[in-house]
Parts: sequence; structure tokens; C-alpha cells
Amino acid sequence: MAKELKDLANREENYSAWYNDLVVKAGLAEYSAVRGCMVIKPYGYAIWENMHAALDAMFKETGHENAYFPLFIPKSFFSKEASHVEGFAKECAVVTHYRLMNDPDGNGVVVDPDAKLEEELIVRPTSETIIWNTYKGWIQSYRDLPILVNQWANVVRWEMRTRLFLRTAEFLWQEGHTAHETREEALEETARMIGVYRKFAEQWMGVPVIVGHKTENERFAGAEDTMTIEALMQDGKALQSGTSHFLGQNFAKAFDVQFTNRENALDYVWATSWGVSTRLIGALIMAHSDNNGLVLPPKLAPIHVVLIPIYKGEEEYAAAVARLGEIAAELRARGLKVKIDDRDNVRSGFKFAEYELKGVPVRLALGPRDLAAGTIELARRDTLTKETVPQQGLASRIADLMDEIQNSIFDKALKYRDEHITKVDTWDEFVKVLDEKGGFVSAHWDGTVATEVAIKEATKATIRCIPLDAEDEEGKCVFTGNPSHRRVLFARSY
RNA sequence: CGGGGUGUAGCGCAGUCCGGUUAGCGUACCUGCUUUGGGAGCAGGGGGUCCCAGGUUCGAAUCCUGGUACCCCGACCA
Repeated sequence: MAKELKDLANREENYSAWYNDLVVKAGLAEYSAVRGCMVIKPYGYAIWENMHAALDAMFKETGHENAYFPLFIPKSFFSKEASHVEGFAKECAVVTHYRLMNDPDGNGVVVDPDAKLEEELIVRPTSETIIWNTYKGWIQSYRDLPILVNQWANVVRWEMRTRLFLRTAEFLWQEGHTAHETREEALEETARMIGVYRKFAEQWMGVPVIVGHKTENERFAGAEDTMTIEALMQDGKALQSGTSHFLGQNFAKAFDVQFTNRENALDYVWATSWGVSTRLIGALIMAHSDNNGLVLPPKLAPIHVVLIPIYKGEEEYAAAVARLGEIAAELRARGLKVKIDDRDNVRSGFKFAEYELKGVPVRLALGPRDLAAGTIELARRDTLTKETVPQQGLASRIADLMDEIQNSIFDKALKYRDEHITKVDTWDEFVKVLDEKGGFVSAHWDGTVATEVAIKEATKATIRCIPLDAEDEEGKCVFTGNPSHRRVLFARSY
């Protein structure tokens, strides 16, 4: 185990390898036998369950309901919306047969050539097409609107290169798909849901994000506008952490979803879609972790407090574990998720390191000295500080501490993020900041796709978003010198 | 699909150039004793299709031919 710490401490050299190592060693996930696919282990899945629960409650508050649509989508559905198919065609898993048979030559099981599907089925890379095909049957009148439906599901995108949580061939997500009477209502929904994502990222994950619009070039395939939350990772790269799309009437037209409006005229429905995925777990890891491992925000941590007995011999062990049991009960009564690690085959120092690696926010250690004095050792994961405190009043102290830690890790991430937004007005500076400092570069851009693409080719940096709060400011494009009316945010990204 | 690399114990690797004891090291695992307020020590033990197939040879982890899998860098992308 000593070796693991050393590996993790070398993260400056190779952040990628460090990240991968951390995900595996903290017990969150690992690659599976299937190329590019990930096994989410119980500890990692517990974080996802917490995210799921919090997001789901927010969706309900904003009037949404859950439903479920098929995993398989007929191939023909994809050809109905031209830019949509163009965006996803290159990364689809396709089902062509429905039966296996024993190989006549005795080489195990083979695909039965007689069981070829008339029309291939696509394993969903996203569900717009199957959902709009379904909505067509649900909508006749403005009285049927709005439809505010969310689905929790898995999707498959056959990516060339994968990274645990950030990009895997299959991933878990939620996708909201809404239908509205008017353009304005759909635009409001698009903005409302990116607001929900922002709130979740900042208040639950402790990850500050910048809300903005994607450029035409970075927009979702089939959308008229894509709103995004962009987070900054500790290696200076940006991560698109959630998106909300205004789809206009594109899918309504492609799937012929018309309704009778209040003026008794036929009109096409206005649509939005929005989603976040298990990628958020990657964001959580890369925003907060340090050289000792994960740092989890209390609101999403599977375990809030771990209790560790310190002892010599059976008598001390029994005494410490018994007292910890009483303390655990008090903490649980406060709604805290508590684990007593009473293993006696590993030493306490080993346990300390292990729970730091796993990012448990608070650790309590109780030994003979504490039992005699009525105290306990309390250690904070985020600051790596520890102090000896009275057992008296411990539960309320820790309940308060959870809020403090939640705020503290957000503040730390916010400070880092804000220090890594650099205003730049010349091309030399632009390149220099990207190479030496990283983070977001706030610069003028002439608004053309050609310039954006040229900058990407020159620097690997893309426009992460046009921030919502971007002020009007006259300036010159950092690349072409053409006039610009506001700054946009560039960064290298995952 | 282009460029590079690697397949040897659960994991991480050495050995391959230059063929030759019973294939080795670290770690993990099992047993025992001693330990225990920050990743324990000692002793003993178990675990191998050296990626696969064919070839050369008295003899192949090592050389040759073909295959295959995975990793890294690019293109693609939540």
C-alpha cells in the first residue's frame, strides 16, 4: 500500500495515469472484459445513487416525471433528422441478428445467418428519435402540452478512446425530453434545466461551473441552441459537465409531431432535451482530489464518518468498539451515514490511509486515552487536519462540520477556478497561457466557425462557451483581428 | 484507421539482445508468533498454458513465421 501513495503523489508528471490509478485504487470503477466498457464498483455506484436521488428530486420539483423508452432504435429513425444522424452515425453499435447457433464445425457458438433482422436496430446513443416517434402519438392538442418527461438509462457510443467515467463506450445518464406549445416556453425550459444542473454541480458536488451557450460548431447534433455547464479540473482542462438543448421544431418536423394550437391552427411542437451522466463522477474526482486520494463532498459521500478503534489486545478492542457503537448510534440519529471499521487484521494506520484514499469526509479514532478522558480524535479529509475533541456534543459538532466541509471544498475549487480564468488580448499571450497556466482563457472571437476551427487546430483549445454573464465589450478577435462584441471562454478540454 | 509499445503468479515487473539447473523479484494471499495512537516485523507456505499456433534445435519464455489481445499518442466524442 505504501507504493500506492507514492504513485498518486506523482500526479504532476502524468495526470491521466494518476487519475486512472486513483479511480481504480479508491474502488470506484475499473475497465471490464469488454473494450471501452467500465464496471462501476459498489463504492462508485453509491456516489451515482446519491447523485441520482438529488437530481431526481430536483426534476420532480420542476414538474418532471420519469418514464422509460426502449434500448433499441430502428435504424430508419436516425435518417429522419439530417444533422442528428450525421452527429452520431460514426459511433453506433448496431444489432443485426437475433439468434445464435452451434457452429456446425464444432467451434462453439456462432451467429445464425438465417436470423438476420430485416431492419437493423441501433443501441441508443441518445433517445431523441425513439422518443419523438412516441410523442407523435401522445400529442394532438395544446391541451396535451407540455410533456415533461425524464428517463434514467444507459446509452452506448462506440468511442475510439475511452477514459474511466469521462468517456466509456456505455454510460449511465438521465435524459429529459420535453415538448412545448411555444418557442418561448421551450427556451425557458432549456434555461431552467441548465440552472438545475448548475445548482446541482455547485451545491451538491461542490464544483463551480460556468453557464453559457455553445457555439454553432460545438452544438448538439440537431439542436438550435445548446447550453452547457463547464467545470475546470485541477490539471487546467475544462470538462463539459451537463448540457441542455433547445431543439426548436427540428424533431417535431422530422417525426411529424403537429398539434392544434389555441387559434385552432396546426403547428409543430417545440422541444428541449437535457442530460447529465456518470461523467459527473469524473468531474467530482478531478475537481477535488489531492495526493492522498479522493475528497468527497458530504452531500454525495457514501460514508460521512468512519469510526476506527485504537487498541492493544482484546480487552481494549472490545471497549473501543463498544463505545464507538454508541457514538455511531448518536451520529446515525442525526442522519449521518456512519461506518465502524472494526477489522482487526489491518492496523489503524492502514485504515487511516484507506479512508483518505476513498475520500470519507470525517474520521473518528477512539483509543484507551480517549476512553479515559472522554475525548475522541476527529480528522477532516478536506484539510487533513485533526484534533482531539470531547465526546460530549460530538453529533451536533459533526453535523455542523458536514456543512462546513461542503462549503469549504466548494470555496477552494471556486478560488482555483477563478484564478484560472485569464483575460487575454493577443495571440502570443493566448498560446502562452494555454501552454503554461491552463484553465479558461477569456478572449475576443470574431464569431465564425472558421476561426474557431483554426484556433483548435493551432492550440487544441476549443470555445467552451459564450458565458451567460458575458458583458458587451468591443474588441478584436485574438486570432484574426476582426471586430468582436464580447469575450468567450477557450480551454483545452476532456 | 495511422504512429509507437507491451503480453511471464491476483497486481506490478525482471529475465528475451547472446537458447542450457527446478523461471525469478516486489506486492497481495494463507499459517504461526510478536506487534498495534499514521500504510507492522520475523518465520514458513500455496499459487505459472512464460498470449496463441506452427517452425528451427539435443534443448525455446528466449530464435524464425503467422495470428491475437491490450496500452499509449493522433483523428472522433458527454
